[in-house]
Amino acid sequence: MLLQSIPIKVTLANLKSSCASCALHELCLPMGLSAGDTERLDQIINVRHKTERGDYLYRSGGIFRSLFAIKSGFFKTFSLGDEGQEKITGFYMTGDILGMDAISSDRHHYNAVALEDSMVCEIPFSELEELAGSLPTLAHQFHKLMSREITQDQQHMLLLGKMKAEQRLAAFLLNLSQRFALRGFSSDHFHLRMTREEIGNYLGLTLETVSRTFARFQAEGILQVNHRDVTVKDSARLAALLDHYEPA
Amino acid sequence: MLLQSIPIKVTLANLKSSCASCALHELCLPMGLSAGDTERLDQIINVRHKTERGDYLYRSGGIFRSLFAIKSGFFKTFSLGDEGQEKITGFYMTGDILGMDAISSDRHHYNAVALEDSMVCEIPFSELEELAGSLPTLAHQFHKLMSREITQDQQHMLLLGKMKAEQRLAAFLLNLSQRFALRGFSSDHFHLRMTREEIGNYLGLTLETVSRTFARFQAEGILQVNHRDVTVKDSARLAALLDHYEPA
DNA sequence: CGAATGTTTGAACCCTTTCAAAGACGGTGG
DNA sequence: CCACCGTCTTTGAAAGGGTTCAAACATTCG
Repeated sequence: MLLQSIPIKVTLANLKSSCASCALHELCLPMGLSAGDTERLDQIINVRHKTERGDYLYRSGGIFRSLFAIKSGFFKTFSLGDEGQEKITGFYMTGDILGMDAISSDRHHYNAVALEDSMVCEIPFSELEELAGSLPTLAHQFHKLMSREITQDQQHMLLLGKMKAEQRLAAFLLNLSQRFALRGFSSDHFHLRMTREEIGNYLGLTLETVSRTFARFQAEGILQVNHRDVTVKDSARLAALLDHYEPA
Repeated sequence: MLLQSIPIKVTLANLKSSCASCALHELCLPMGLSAGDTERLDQIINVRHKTERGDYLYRSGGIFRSLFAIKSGFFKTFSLGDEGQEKITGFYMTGDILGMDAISSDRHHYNAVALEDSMVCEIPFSELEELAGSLPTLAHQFHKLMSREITQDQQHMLLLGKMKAEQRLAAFLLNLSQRFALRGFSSDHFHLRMTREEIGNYLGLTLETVSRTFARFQAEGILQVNHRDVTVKDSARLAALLDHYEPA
């Protein structure tokens, strides 16, 4: 497991707008920073946005100035082909950082849109780099977050390049489950924020195949599916579908 | 076998393998650094390895200490399933940096093996971070390189998730072609360092499909294929296969 | 030269896609 | 509050692109 933190429950009490009091402390950029250093980070995060479902955080081709940390909510990132076809590159939730692909060229290569009402912290990148220059712990944590994005993208390549539909959906659900658990939510009962089409798009399948695979999992007693509410009834069997894809 | 670290002092005698005189200056980590700063970077890159075809640079699960910059040669990175099935995550050539996925957990998640005799510069990561703390240009260039890896991985997801066999091979060949061109080699005639099986593995296809698609491209006059020597005879038509996948 | 590795080509099969139509849900406005 | 409409989902049947299995051929290297 990449993060070794104890699951954190997000409550109203700690939704105050500073890194120091943020529940995501241990998932996000401030991880490992002292109180004083967290305060310094706080000072460059001068904007905290409320975004509504459907709002764009950034668009492909737009100038890159800031990274965005998700304080609460759910996003998808995607590219658009020249005829409007969407290709989803990732789903991001509480504590995740968006926009790291844009550093290389000062422009965003993808779009990011909220799938539900969300709160995000805008982190001006040049100021982050400057601060990281004097806070080695911050620099290291930032490198770890970028590195984790690389690892996750490469794992997704494995999924797209080698797995059958059942395994793709199983891997997707287990991944979501683990990420929810890490954030203090139930790992075996959760609500999907995306449509079947978006799931299929992300997994390299059609929406029909996703729908049929959900139906099969339900028939086999692995899942209980009610529209977008999923209950994992037999996580062992779900995980067993991924045998042979575990790292050796 | 693991390569052993033997510090080498930078002297006039081996100046030819210093960053300052390296042809990859503009592709690699030193990009944008002053002569003096490049010298400082040079001093932490105390090992330059000669690796032979088949040598491992690192293995999945191994402790992460260093990044590796390819001075010359060609590598593949891959994961191994629990029954030995390989999944190739990338091909890397001159000027590319290997090992960035390992920063997040201090362990390598993938394997890296040379597909031809190569030369690599080993960059102790903790020293790189330390130096980057006092050289903002170096830090920024490093961030750009990590970011580029993310962008490229996500583009590969698009390929694996949406494209047909012909488009995958076309995208693969065009990508190789552009990378060779950037390094001063011919963009329309080059030698493949990998087998059909490795290409297929990387593209999410079987070796048979790769072979058949090469044959079709040749029959259509798009390519001239001789074993592993490829000549692009109609790059416009090759690129046209990727219409609709251009960023909007 | 012989064995191992890599490549080509053919034919049958299968998983997923594509096309189609009906059903369920949720939001909006009357 | 309910009817309506757009969006999303389910399910069926047919078609297709790629895989799988198989065999022959080429190439490389000890």
